[in-house]
Amino acid sequence: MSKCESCIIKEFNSLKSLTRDELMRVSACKTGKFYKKGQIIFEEGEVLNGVYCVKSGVCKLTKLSENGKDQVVKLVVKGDLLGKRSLVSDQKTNLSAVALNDMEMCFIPKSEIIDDLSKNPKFTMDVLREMANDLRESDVSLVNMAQKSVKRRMAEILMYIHDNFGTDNEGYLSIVLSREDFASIVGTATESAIRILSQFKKEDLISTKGKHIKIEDYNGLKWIE
Amino acid sequence: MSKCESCIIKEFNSLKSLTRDELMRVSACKTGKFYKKGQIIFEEGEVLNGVYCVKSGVCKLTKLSENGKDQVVKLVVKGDLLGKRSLVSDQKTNLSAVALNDMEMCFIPKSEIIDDLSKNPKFTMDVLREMANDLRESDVSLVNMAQKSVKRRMAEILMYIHDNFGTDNEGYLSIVLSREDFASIVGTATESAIRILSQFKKEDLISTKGKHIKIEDYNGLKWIE
DNA sequence: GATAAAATATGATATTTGTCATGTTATCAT
DNA sequence: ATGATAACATGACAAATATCATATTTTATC
Repeated sequence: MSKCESCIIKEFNSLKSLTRDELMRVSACKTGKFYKKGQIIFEEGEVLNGVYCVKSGVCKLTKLSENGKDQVVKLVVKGDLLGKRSLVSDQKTNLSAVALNDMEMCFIPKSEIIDDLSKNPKFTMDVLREMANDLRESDVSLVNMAQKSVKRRMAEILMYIHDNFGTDNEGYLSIVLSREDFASIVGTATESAIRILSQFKKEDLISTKGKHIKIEDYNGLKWIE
Repeated sequence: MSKCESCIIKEFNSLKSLTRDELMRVSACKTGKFYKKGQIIFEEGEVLNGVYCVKSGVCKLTKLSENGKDQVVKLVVKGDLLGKRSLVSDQKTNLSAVALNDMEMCFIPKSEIIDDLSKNPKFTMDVLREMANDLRESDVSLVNMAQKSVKRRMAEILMYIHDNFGTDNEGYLSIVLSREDFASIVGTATESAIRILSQFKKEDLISTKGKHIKIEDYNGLKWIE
């Protein structure tokens, strides 16, 4: 396995604030893990004893609602750290993580990194900054969920995926989600998600090829109410 | 003004992890502030240069949605620190804070506390823990907003206020909110909020005296779908 | 205490969204 | 290839919620 020091992924997250020595130590104890599409990385209620660093692929963080439906809270991508909260708390996680693609990750045991939190202020500040950012994003999601229509939210998630994960060479969104996943992100019934995507197709805002979606009229999506 | 060291409020937040010396320094530079009901503490887009420590009263943190409506993101109470994010970022706040009661707060300039973040790991860990907790709560709110009915959310906010802020000696919720505030917490139209509260009243789940609300059947509220 | 303004209340109606039923298409393991 | 299974699609209807109109009550102000 390659060393953390030379891994470009570290530039995307707070690991960049670790010193060379700290990184070497982390590198020595990390475990490479691979997950296939659909595989569960961890589940709500488990106790995590480390953080996952995403090297490639995408996963969803979900939370089970009392009505039995899963709600996607966040999509996690290359460079993100998963399980940051386990560093500061021994509580069970409140979220599940499921791979949406084949994924490559590094697992870093909490015990190896917890010392750095108290000894390397630069690192700590960086973790703090990342959490503050997560919190800000979370506020935005809450307001969207509370104040926008399902159709609007669906348009926004399509644009979000387009902007943040890009497209393949034919212009199809490079993240492929089931209709159920879309429903679970947008917070609606699966049938409603299907209906809305069908409607977008009829209005030539998007086109589809199997599960692959291409945005045909980005501006049109923008103005959906 | 009293000293931070002897202020019981500090036990509720991360200030408790400051050393005696640090607390004395903070105490020396803090400013006491009073806000009247309805007064704006800060507004979305402002740059905060410190944290507020709530000594008494309640305020709402709101975010303006694109549709022009305010959404309440969190209710903030005695012991909470407001503006934690300003400590780790120079960005504008993404939230506004408005007093719901008369409030008493201490304002601590960022410059006086930022050093402690890098020098006192115990303090930093505590701030980290508080943020992790905010994040967890935020996930819960998101799922509630996405998956539960307006009626259910209304029932839950009533119980939440009852459990977290208590009642006066006649049994009325000690936090008094306008119907508009309720609507903005629950994420619905004001008329809908009014209608639902009226319905609760008809079903003898609550009773009201002016703007004051008393929960008459807590268990009934619990089972609202 | 009279008056204006704001908050609360309620009806009528339109729109959005959910649910159940059922059919079609795609996917996967053998 | 071929069933079996899951995913997708769509109609019909019900339920939830928003919107607009208009009273009524409360609160604030002079």
